[in-house]
Amino acid sequence: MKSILIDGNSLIYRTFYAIREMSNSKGVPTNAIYGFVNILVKIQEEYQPDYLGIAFDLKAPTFRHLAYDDYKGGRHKMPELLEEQFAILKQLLIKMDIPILELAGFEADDIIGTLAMIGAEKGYQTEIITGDRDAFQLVGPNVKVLYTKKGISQLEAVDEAWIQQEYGLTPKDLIELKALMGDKSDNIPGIAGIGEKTGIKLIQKYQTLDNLYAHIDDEKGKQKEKLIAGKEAAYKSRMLGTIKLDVPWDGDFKELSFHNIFNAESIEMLKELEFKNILSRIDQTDTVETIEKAVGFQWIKTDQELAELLAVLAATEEVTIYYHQEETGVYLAMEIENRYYYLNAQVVEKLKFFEKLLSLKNVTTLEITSQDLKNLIHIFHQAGITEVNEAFDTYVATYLLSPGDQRYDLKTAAYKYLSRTILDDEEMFGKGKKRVKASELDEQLLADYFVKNCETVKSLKTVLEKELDETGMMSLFKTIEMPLLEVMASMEELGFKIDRSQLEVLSGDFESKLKGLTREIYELAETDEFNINSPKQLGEVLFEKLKLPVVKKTKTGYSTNIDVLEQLIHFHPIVEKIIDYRTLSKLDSTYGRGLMTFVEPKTNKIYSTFNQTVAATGRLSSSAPNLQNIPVKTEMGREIRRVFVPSDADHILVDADYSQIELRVLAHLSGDENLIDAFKKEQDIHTRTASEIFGVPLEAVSRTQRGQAKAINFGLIYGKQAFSLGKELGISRNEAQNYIDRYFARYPKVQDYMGNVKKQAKEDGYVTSIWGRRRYIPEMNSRNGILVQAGERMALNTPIQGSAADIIKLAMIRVYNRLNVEQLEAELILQVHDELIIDTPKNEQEQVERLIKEEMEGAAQLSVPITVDVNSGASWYELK
DNA sequence: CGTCTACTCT
DNA sequence: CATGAGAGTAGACGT
Repeated sequence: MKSILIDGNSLIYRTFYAIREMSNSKGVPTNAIYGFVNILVKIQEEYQPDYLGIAFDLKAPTFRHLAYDDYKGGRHKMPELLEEQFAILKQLLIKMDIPILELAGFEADDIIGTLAMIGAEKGYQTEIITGDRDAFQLVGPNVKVLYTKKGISQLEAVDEAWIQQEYGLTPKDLIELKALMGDKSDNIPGIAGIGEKTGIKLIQKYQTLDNLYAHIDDEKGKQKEKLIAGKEAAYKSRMLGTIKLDVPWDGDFKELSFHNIFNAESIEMLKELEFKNILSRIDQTDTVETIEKAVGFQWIKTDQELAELLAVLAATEEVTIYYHQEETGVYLAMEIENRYYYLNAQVVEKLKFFEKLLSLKNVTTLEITSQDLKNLIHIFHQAGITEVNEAFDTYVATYLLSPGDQRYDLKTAAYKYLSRTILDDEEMFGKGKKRVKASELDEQLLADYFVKNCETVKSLKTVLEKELDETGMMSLFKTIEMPLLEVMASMEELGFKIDRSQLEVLSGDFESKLKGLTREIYELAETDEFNINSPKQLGEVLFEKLKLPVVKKTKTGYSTNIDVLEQLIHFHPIVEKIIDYRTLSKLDSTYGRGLMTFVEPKTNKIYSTFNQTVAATGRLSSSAPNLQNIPVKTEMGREIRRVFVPSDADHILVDADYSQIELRVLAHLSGDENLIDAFKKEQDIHTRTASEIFGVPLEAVSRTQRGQAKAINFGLIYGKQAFSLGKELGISRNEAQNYIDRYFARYPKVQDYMGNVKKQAKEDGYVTSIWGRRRYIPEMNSRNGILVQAGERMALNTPIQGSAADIIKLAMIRVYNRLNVEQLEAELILQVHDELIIDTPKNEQEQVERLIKEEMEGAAQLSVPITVDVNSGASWYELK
């Protein structure tokens, strides 16, 4: 057995002086605690003792003080910065459930000495962590001291051999030595005029004080006089400097049993202290299972048990579900009225759980809480349950509360909001090649896992609800984000019909053109074949072989992006071919061959995934494949849109897009009368802007002027600066600044608004959309000016982009519901930020065109009108 | 398997 | 000092 005893006072002094000042964001000093905790982490990770105890001195006087008034006299008072941390450390140790050893009348040393002796008798190996050399006297066959050397970065292992080498003495000799030489720090006098060197010599010769004075006549001269004069002081010093080995400790080593120091409470406190380093380390060690509350549950295995569960479900309004879907089926843990139930995939299948659920009369009104409800909706839909009451998705709620985070999975959320470390599916089942099926794992383990995670979802909901209320986002969550789940699930399930043969033709066309271009490029380069797709190889050909001027470099070599190539176009005919090659290569790899791999052969449809928890501004994103970036700008790219067709010959695509939604939002947010006026009169906004800043009548605005105004309008939304605006327009930075100044002169409230947003972002640390969607921007208070500027641009753009996202999300819900209410067959199948596409039976076209315009335009009431343009056609290409 | 570069959209 | 917001994907390349 191994035990570790720590001299808490000594260690915290050491860490306090060894680590530079630090504090958390609330100004609480933390350096000493930080160092202390680091050592505890090291103990847990490396030493893994069976017992651990930390001893502290009490303020009350000890037997030494009673014997000697000046004991430890002359010591400075504990610095305030340390005193504050001392108290916090003790609280932390209590939360870590580490025994704090204190005893009135004794010092930490004495407690440690006594415990070390008790341990030694039991045959334990004991290690004492301290920065006080006094403890060396305790060293023995079973006792070592880990001495904090060089601050705290190293622990020197001090054993008998080490002491012999360092002093030429045994550990016990050190007591006698100290009696002679004293200890300045404890104000132990020793004998005046005897220091370390003489002391060591004397002890080597006589071993003990008694022996020394028995042979005092062997000494002579001044030294003898000093020894005789100091006899009383020496014995007193020995008493003071001898660590007691028999303090009255009535405890048991069992109380010192070491266990994981990271539990919900201690982790919470580490978070408050903002020890991110330490928290990330323990996160990775992943040894922690902190759900201490054992969750009892009922394992549903028989028809009878399932019938009972269904009866419970029929009598409730709320249910929390943790689910896991794989090829073999769906595993479920459920919480109903604080009782837990578990069904494995085999039971779900065999007992026909979902079929029975379908016939439950309250199935459509059950308020369901889960992590990732959109996928659960898919599962329900597959089972024929078409109406689902999505009450609370912990995944979306977690995203909403802090949409700039990287991940919102249950593990991350449980850690952040509950200070719990749980297992997630990835850890439970592995990923990639190592993925295993649930049925391959231990049944009991599996059941336990599902129930625990279900309990976590339930607990998480309580915390997230409170947070949503406190941040004013509950209404956004309830009226937009939750109802939207079903709309997105529906879009995912419906998919977008593809004209496969046309896509094949298109892709073949791209590929044959690419072949020709490849040959031409090799000829023009006068080279052997090289990989044109490799920026590295292309750079070598352009800038080394053909010696074209280097325009720009990347971190790793020559830049060959489109800006660079366009500047080189007149230097060599190869450049134009490369631009064409790039364009075609992108079109084929991503949209030709690329899309082909996503076409489901059975239905000839593409099924994209829509993600609600990715974009920090509140937008949706689309992936696998991304249908929100299908080419449109160039004619060749736009051809791709011909393959996106209605679901059958009796259908037509109806498309509706918001006109200038972001600038309208800006007009609303800023309240600028001039900008509002432009929209109220439904003028062409870029022409109007040009008229304002160039001081010409609307009719006299030239194409160039309109183009420049358009660039300014868009630039504004993104916080663009004069430098790049000038670059874009091919004018000087000064001229560009002049345009921006004139813009703000004509739209003064836009300028005010932007100033206010930045100010607010700096003060609050976040910005909000019209519906209260919040985004934290920590960059605003960075010390790095570049980051602050980037933060300002986010602060400017997010309320605009975010409000536009709110509006179209509301519109999606309205359109979806209206189509249902009017019992139309038309279906919403795609959203592209400001655009909705509806697959519509031809006989519903007029009705749908009218309805979609109404619902989109009526989604929000701003201080400017919102207008929607509607188009219909036989392919996405025709919707312009 | 992760990072980099380049390119597509609103 | 860098210089336009928000996304996703393919291919190359290095580990």
